[in-house]
Amino acid sequence: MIDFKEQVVKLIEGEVDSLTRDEINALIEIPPSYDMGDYAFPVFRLAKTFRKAPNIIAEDLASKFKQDEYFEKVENAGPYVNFFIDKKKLTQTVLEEILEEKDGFGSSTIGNGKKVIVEFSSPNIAKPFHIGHIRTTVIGNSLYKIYKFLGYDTIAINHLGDYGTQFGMLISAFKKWGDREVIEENPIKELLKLYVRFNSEAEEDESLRDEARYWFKELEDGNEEAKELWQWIRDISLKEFSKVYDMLGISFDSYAGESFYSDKMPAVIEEMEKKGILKDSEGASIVDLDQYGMPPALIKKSDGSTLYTTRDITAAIYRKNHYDFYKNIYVVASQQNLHFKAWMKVIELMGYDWAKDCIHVPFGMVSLEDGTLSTRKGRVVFLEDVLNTAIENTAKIIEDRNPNLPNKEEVAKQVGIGAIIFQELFNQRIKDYVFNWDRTLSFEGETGPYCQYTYARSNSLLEKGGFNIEDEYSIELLNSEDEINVIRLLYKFPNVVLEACEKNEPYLITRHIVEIAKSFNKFYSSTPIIIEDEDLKKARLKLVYATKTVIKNGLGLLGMEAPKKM
RNA sequence: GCACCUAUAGCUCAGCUGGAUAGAGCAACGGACUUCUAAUCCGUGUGCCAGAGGUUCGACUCCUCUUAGGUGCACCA
Repeated sequence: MIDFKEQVVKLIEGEVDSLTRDEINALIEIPPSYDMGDYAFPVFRLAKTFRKAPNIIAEDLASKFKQDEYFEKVENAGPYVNFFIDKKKLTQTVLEEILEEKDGFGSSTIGNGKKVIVEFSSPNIAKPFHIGHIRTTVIGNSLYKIYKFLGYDTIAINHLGDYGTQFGMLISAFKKWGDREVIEENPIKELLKLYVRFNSEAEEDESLRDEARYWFKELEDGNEEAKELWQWIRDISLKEFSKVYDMLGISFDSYAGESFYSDKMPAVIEEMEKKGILKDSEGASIVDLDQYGMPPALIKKSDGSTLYTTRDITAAIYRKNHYDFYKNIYVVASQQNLHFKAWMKVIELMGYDWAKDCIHVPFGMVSLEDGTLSTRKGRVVFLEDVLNTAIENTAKIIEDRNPNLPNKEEVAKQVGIGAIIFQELFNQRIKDYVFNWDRTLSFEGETGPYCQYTYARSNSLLEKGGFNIEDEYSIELLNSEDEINVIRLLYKFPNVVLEACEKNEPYLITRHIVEIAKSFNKFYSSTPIIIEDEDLKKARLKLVYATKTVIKNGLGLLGMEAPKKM
C-alpha cells in the first residue's frame, strides 16, 4: 500500500534542510477534520531558521508542492501546510491491497522469527472463575492474536495458580470433611465450600493453619497422598475452566502453572546465592532492593518454603532457556505492579540483560456496586453466568427482530459473548470499572453487536448484489464523501494494529472498528448499493467487500466471531 | 507515612505522544422503515479538561505543588 505520510515527509525533506527526516515525520499530524486535509505540517519550528512569519513559510512551502502525483491539493491554512490525498490513488491502493490480502490485511512479517510469550488468565485452581478474571483473559487473548497477526511466534501460557499454602488448606479440609462424589458433581462450588469452611474454622482454631502448612510441605516433598489429591483437584478445576475458555474461544499452548516450577526453584535460589544477591533477614532469604526504592524481594520464607516471587523468577528463567523469547508479557492486574517491578529487578541483578524483555501489562480493577469482589463474602459474579445471560439476552433480541434467522443459537452465542469481549476491550486497560448488568447487556451504539451487525449487513449486500471478487470495477466511481471516508479508515487499519501491538492496547483496534462501522453505516444509509447501474454497483460492492473484510479481521484480533447473518 | 495509578459533558469514555473550533456512545427531545437487515441513520444541547503555578510561539497533553478517589508497601497470591 502507498504510504502517503512517507510521501509528505519526502516532499518536505526536499525543501527543508534544517530538519531531519525523523523530525519531519514526528511533526506531521492529522488535521481535526478531513476538509482541512489528510496530513498537516505545522511550520512553527521553521520560523526561527527561516526568519519569517509562520503563515508566510507555510504559504511558500505549499506553493512548491502544487503539482504532485500523490496529493490532489496542497495548500496552507495559516501556519499549516495541508496535504489532501489524491482520492483515486487512495481508493486504488486500499482496495487493491485488501482484495489481495483478504483476511491477511493488516498483518505483517515484522515479528517473523521472534518469540513472544503472553501469560494471561491464570486463575486459581479450586476457586471460581468470576468477572474479575475476564480482563486478563480477554486482554491477553487479544494481545496473543495481535502479536500472531504481526508475524510473531506467539505462545499463550496459562500460569495456573495451582500451588501454594492454599493447597495445604484444601487437602487438609478435604481430609476432614470432603466427599469425592459430591465434589465431582459440582467441583468449584464444593471445593470453595471446603475452602471457606476451613478458613472460618481456622479463625477459631489456630492449629488448623499449622495443619495446612504441614500438608503443603508434604505436597512439596512429594507425599503420594497429597500429590494424588492435588492432581485430582487440579484436573476437575481445569475441566470447569475449560467450559468458559470454550465459550470464549480461547486456548492455551501451555498450562504450566506455579506447580510446574516447584522443582526448578532450588537451582535458581542456589544461583542467587552464588551471585551473592541473597541476604538473610529475620530467618528469611531476601534480595535487598532498598537502593531502588523498593521493599525487599522475599525469596524464601523462614520455614524454608518459597513464595510467588521465587516462582515468577524461576518461571522467567525457565522460559528464557526453553523458549528464548523476544518478549515475555504478563497480563496481570495493576495491583501487582510492585511485585513485577521487584522480581524483574532481581532478574536484572542476577545479570540477565533480558530482564528488559519481560513486560508487565497491567489493567485496572473490576468491582461490584456494593464493593470489591469477594468470593468468601459472596460478592461475586461468575463469568459463566455473565456469558450465559448475554447469550439469553441476545436470543431474545433475535426472537424479537429476526425470528426467521437460521442458526439462531449459534448466532446468539457469537453475538452475546462478542458483546462481553468487545466491551471489555473498549477502553484503556488501566481504567477501573464497576460491573453493571445493564451496561453489560446494552447492545446499542458503540458495541460489539453494532460492529457485527454492520458486518452482517455487508454480507447480505454482497449476497443480494451477486458480488464476485473477480469482477472488474472502476475506482473513479467511488468518489462520494461517504465512500472516501470509509476508505480513509480502512487505509489506517494496519497502522492501528501496529500501534495496538506497540502499546499492548487492544482498545485501539476496538475503537477503530467502531469508526469503520459508523462510517460504513452512514454510507449505507446515504447510498443505494444494489442498483441498476452495473458499473456503479460493482464498484460499491467492492467497497462493501473491503469493509466487511477489515471488520472481520479487526474483530478476530479482539477474539470475536462475526456471524454472516444476525 | 512512602510509592504507583486515575481525574475531560448528567453517566461511561476517546482525544493521534505539545498544535488549528475539546469529541463519541448512553441518557433526553424531534425526525427517517410499501425501497439493499431500524441491533441502523439524521438532527437538537451541555464542558473553569479537579485546582494553582511553571515550561513553551502554543498545554487536556510535559514539570512542580495541592485536592479527591483507587491500589500497593516481606514470610498469601
